[in-house]
Amino acid sequence: MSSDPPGFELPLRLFLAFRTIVDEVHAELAAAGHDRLRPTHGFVFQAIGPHGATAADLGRRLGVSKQAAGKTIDALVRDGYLERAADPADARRKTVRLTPRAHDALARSEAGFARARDRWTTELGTARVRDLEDALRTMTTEDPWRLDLPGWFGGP
Amino acid sequence: MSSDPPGFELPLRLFLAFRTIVDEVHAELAAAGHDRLRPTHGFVFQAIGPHGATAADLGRRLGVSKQAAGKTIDALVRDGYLERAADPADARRKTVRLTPRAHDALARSEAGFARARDRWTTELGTARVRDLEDALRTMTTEDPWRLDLPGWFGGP
DNA sequence: CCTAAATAGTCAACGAGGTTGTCTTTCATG
DNA sequence: CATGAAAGACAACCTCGTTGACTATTTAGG
Repeated sequence: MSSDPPGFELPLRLFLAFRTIVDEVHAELAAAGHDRLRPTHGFVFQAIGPHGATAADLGRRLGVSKQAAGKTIDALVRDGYLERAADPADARRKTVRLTPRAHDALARSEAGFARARDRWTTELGTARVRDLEDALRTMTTEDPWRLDLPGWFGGP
Repeated sequence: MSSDPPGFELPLRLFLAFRTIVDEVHAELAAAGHDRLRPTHGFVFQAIGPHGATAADLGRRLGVSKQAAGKTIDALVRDGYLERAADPADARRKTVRLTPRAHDALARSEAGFARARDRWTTELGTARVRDLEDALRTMTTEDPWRLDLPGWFGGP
């Protein structure tokens, strides 16, 4: 059909929408004192989870090398979002856990994302947003917790 | 409503869908010999356009410094996608133009994106895909040609 | 029981892709 | 014609990834 948009409009709009939401949330986070937090850090926090993780775990979950995961952890420890603790059962491991500051950032993120979604339902209506989410779920079969955002744009 | 998904599912799915499409297209490109092409390079080609551009133009369109644009151009000239030519009307300018190799990559990209969209219409139906695109257009008011992808994840 | 292999973490060197600052050349303008 | 703006290039630096090498520790097998 000649009235169909060029094929790249769909991915472009998907990314634009994603970026718009994430930018809004991070502007709110920055205003609340979390100005060193980057979009990827939210994924790091999710990958660490409530029970903590080791650097090697984190690397596997994020799809990066353990060295890269270690560097990211170093930076987030410096900024007060993570703390390392020795594992009493295995002297090689150092478990990383979220600090209260990280939990604060997570709570603010979740609230910000919810507000963004509310704006979508105000603009588009509840049914359309639900249908849009259903459509996206259908087309993204992969495990949403494969959190390998970092470095994705750069390539191999 | 308690049955609403967590707010971050929407942006996550948007990104996952975007990435899935782009990964497919770039896998096809790599198989066709364009294995050094990155997702950002498609935006560079679009920003250069059919009439060519200078490094400073490109930097402005992409939202990066002219030095960064110059480095990107250097790399794409090395890989055979761009060529520089002196501007006869202005000895300062060097106009960059797409080579046939770049046009080949663009044609394959467009075909790949069209195939991806076709898969969406097969899976979801024409009406739902159109409605999804309409919804995304409504929620992304910004100019789609503000192509400042590169470096977005890294932050300032 | 003890050796061999796997795993965790760290250090170092490097590359890609951004940044800012500085400089020269060239054009445009008062 | 002098002066300022713009284009391109060079250098130093930052961030965030990579691979390779190395140590310490745990686990598995003969």
